[in-house]
Amino acid sequence: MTQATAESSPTTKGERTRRRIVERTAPVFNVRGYAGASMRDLVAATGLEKGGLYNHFGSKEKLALAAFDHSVSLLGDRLAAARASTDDAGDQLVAVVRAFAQGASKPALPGGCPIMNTAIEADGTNPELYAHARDAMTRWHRLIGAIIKEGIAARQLDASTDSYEVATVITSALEGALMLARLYDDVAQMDRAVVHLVTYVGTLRCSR
Amino acid sequence: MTQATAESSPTTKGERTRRRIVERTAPVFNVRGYAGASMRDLVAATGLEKGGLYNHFGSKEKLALAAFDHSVSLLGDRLAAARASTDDAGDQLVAVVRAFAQGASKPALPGGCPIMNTAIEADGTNPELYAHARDAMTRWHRLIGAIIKEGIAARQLDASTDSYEVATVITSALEGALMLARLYDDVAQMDRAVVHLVTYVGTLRCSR
Amino acid sequence: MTQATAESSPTTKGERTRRRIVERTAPVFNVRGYAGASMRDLVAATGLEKGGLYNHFGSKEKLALAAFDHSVSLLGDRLAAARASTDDAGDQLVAVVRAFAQGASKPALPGGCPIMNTAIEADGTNPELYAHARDAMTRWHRLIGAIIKEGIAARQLDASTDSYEVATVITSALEGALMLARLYDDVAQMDRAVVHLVTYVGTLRCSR
Amino acid sequence: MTQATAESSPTTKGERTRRRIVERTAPVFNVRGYAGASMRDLVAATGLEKGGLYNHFGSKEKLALAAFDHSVSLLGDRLAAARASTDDAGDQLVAVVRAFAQGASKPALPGGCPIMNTAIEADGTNPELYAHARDAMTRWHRLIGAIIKEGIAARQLDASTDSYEVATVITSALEGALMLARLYDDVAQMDRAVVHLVTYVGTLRCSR
DNA sequence: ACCGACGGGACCGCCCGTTGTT
DNA sequence: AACAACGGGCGGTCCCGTCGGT
Repeated sequence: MTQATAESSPTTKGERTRRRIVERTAPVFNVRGYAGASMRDLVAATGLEKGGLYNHFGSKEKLALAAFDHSVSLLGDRLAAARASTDDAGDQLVAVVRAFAQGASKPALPGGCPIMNTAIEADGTNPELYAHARDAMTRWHRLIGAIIKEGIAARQLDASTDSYEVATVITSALEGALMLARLYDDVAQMDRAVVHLVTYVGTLRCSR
Repeated sequence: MTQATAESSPTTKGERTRRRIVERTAPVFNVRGYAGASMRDLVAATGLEKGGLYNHFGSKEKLALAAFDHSVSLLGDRLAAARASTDDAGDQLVAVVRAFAQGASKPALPGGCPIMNTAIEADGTNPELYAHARDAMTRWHRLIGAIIKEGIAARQLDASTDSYEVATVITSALEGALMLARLYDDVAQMDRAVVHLVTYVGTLRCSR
Repeated sequence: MTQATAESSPTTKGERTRRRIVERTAPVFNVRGYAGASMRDLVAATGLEKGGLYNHFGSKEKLALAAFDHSVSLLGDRLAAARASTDDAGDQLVAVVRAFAQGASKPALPGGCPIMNTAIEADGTNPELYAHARDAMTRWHRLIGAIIKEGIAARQLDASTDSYEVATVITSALEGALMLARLYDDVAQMDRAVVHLVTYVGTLRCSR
Repeated sequence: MTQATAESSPTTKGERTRRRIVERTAPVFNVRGYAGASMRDLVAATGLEKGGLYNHFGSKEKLALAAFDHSVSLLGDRLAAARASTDDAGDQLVAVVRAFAQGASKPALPGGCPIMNTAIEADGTNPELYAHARDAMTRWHRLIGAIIKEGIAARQLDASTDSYEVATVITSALEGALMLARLYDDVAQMDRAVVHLVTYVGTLRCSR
């Protein structure tokens, strides 16, 4: 969620090309899937030829992993920024929920949530990619856990709040709702989930 | 959700073979995805040769559609049976939630929920399959809507209950939670979602 | 040219079915070629199923031969009728030329001349069919030879007329012109050839 | 007929391979037909693997078109050279006739005339190839037309000579005769047609 | 006699990855 | 370091012919 925020510094020529490849292929992978994206698609998206891609990444698999991590970092940045927008833990949870929900109407990346897409596609077929998806989801759960821990310490959230439960409820509802919103091409599916989650977060606040 | 419950009667030889093909290929499609399942896989699963499959279904696409509908009917039967187990609308909702949640520990079909799998994979790449997924989800939403409508009429549920909201909340949370439970290979992810939804359903009951 | 004119008599049920199959498949073979016509096409053209076709003809090859002979007999009937329309040998040649030329505007069979089609397609790939085409062409050459022989005897044609040359000139020009007329979808190509051949036949007449 | 005479210059490796593919596959296509030639045949003829062919020509269809154009250019070169052998228009026509007729005994390409073969096979089944055949025939007709036009201007041919008629008569007789010569494996069929056409050309000369 | 399920094989297209070339 | 040629191989489709069933 936070690891790849600072991709910068030395910027050799090779490094810049590598960055460009990742940025251009990430949406292709996210839309077509990591098996459905053909080398031809990736070549078309990057402008480079196949040899160029293989020079930077040794295999389609490694490129897919890099592209996935990049996609996830986009999402992570969004969520981290949302959290930073306020000091109250409850408000932070709401902000994170809303930040993710924004993906239904203004996607940071075409094709939906890369974590869910990968969790579904790679399940049982691509252990390495699946592990990356798991790690990405874990970082998200930890973000929520951190908010709750600090919120309890600051007496903003009820001391009995179970951070595991909250993480599960929020992430499952949001991922499911994003799928529904895309399936019906209807943001209302996401809006209802957000309303529900905001109410739910309200029940966790201390000063109730 | 309910359409395909009564597949029976004439049972010619071809009809029986066709049924067998669908039953045997449905899990393959659900695990490997509708693109990831190769004709070779399907041949291995059915025992027939490629020519045989081709005679019953003119293309892999048509077979995939039939297999998807079959998979969904398995799920639909489970949910319908859960609803039939009680008369109280709130209890019916809880039973439906629990029936779906059972898919995390005792799957009716390997590979997770076929609707979600298809909604994710077919999004943007296979309109026809995507439409089937949409229809299947709509039948599920209608099942919930019917329970709520009758529940309101029977004064079991609060008259202000918004069936669209309930359908979105229940299906999104369950689909998301199933994904999490599979991602972490941990039923607890599903259990937490169920606890949450049972509480949520409680808030809808009339006699509150 | 004359062999298959009298396909009639006993007319058992099987015989009638067989006749129907040949009549319905002949155009398909002539248009698509004897390799390009698939069993599916033939099934569609006849209304029977594959088993039915294989009951009457042991193989696609044998059916193709029967269909070819039928197509050729249609052409042969046309030419024989043209010859019968007059007693003068020169007029008979002209009539035969015009009868064949009619195939450019009012084909007895879709797809052009079956002899030429088969001579081109089967050349080097299907010796049996090729032999049938050769036989059919030979019958046509013999028809011309017979006309010339009788014409010389009746002092209608110059005694020095070389029937081999005439047969070659007439059949080659007509087959080539039919190909051109079809290639350009323009009957004028055939008309010019006919004009030329009529003039040519004029040079053979005795009373010049 | 004349377009492809100067294929030369840059000659990259790919260009040379491409040229080799065309030269090696052209006879295969001409003998087996454009549908009857399988990728396996083409692979065997070229020495490359399927992937290699696919990289140079995106499909069998495109390769067939290139091979056809190459085959036609061989024929066109032969005819153009024949024309260049003399200045008199009548002699040019005779030379062109003899050059084509040579194809019966000393074929530039196995399998007969590619234009006729394609005109027959592609008729009604392959519009693009059919169009190429039409274009090739048109170039041949134009060659004859040009000879006649210049012959009239030079008072070598009768001013009333109809170039359309001459083109039709010559090409139809030659194509038909080539088919006959192959069908009977007998050059005499072609020789008779040539004799006839030489006489015919004689009737067009001015100083008669 | 006719149908239709079925086998196995061949078709063309396209895949990913490597290897030589510039 | 980028390209383009190339190799095998697997993808789904469709083929023809047979054989069991009605």
